[in-house]
Amino acid sequence: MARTKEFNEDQALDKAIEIFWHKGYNGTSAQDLVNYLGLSRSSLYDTFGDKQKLFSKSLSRYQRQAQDSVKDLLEKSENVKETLHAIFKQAVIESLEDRITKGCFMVNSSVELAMHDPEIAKIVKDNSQIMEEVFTNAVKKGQEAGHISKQMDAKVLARFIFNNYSGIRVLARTGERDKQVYDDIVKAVFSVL
Amino acid sequence: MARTKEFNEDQALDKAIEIFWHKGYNGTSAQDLVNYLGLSRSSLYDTFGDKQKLFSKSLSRYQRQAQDSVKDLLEKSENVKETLHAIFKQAVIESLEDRITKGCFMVNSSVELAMHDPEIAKIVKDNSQIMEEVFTNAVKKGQEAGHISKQMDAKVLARFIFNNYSGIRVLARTGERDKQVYDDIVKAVFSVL
DNA sequence: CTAATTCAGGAACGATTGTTCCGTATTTTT
DNA sequence: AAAAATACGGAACAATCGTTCCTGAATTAG
Repeated sequence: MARTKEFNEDQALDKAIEIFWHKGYNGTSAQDLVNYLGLSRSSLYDTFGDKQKLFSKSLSRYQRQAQDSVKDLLEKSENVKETLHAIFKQAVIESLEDRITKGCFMVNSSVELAMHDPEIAKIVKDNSQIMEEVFTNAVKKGQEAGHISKQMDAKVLARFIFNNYSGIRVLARTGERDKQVYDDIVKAVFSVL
Repeated sequence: MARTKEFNEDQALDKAIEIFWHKGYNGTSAQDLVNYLGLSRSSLYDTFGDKQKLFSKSLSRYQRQAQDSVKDLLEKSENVKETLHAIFKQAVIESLEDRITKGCFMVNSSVELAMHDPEIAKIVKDNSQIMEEVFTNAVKKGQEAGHISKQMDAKVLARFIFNNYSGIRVLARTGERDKQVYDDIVKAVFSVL
């Protein structure tokens, strides 16, 4: 009955993730979105509602993607400790190679918006909870397989791991480019496991 | 030869720290500043230049205060490990009791501005470097006194400590109010020392 | 007391903000 | 082919942004 969209909604969302990630919510103007997503103001507002809804959708999509990736890796893993190490190494590589350092979209959004926007706060909180679960299950598996020390409770270690992951992403956002700094942190973290 | 200021410049700066800390740079409008600092637009601009300069001054002042406090505690300390523990405990208490959770002004500013504003980036970088030195010296002292394990290099541990400090401040900013989460992280961190 | 100086308050600036609306083009269904 | 429906591009909106400027009051030096 009607004309078809000339753009792919998910592709537009991926673009939105990129620019929000890079510039933050308040730092990204409607004009920025029009320019970067490559679609008109009307299409943008017709499709996504307003800026806040677009941001919220972007963050949710990012969350899903990031979470699935880590979850898959850990659930399929034969040696959880090694897989966790690989995940951290990957975060370090991304932190260093990103010419425009973006940190972690979730961490950035937490800091900028969580306390002012309940909807964002919920996404962040859900993410923390899910990541805690994923890490806790992974650590349990590693402990049972004898790869990870049983000296500490799995949940304690999960929270510890998540905390250092956040810290590393903040470090990336500050523009730190010395690999040794990241490697030192990872080394100390994995001395606990 | 002229009229004296009716406000105290440092007191105004402390007010600026509070509101920038709470709302961020982009989230704080000139009107917010006028309302919260309690002085007129003209006085504000005559005294501090523009918004960016005011922010920069605020962050520098905060940095100096925070740094001096930690530095003093550690240099005067007889048992560095205990003092570090106390510093972390204090961060946890602040994270929980703050009715409006603000996290850490330095961390928030890093995430929001470091990659877009060279002047802020410099303040953040200087802070990181100084904190790394302070923590490194503290750890060395602790190692020599036999309070801290010598298994790892002092600099490695310093970076690790700083990373977890950042992480905890991010956690606070997300609104986490479960003390157990913070305690678990601190427990795991100090198992390394 | 007078002159010089700097203060505070607020009106006003242009620029940019997020958002809406309208006319036109395009596509699908009847 | 006609009609209905939606996407598109861009003009236009009011509101707010950071900033400047003007006015008169207040204070100090001579």
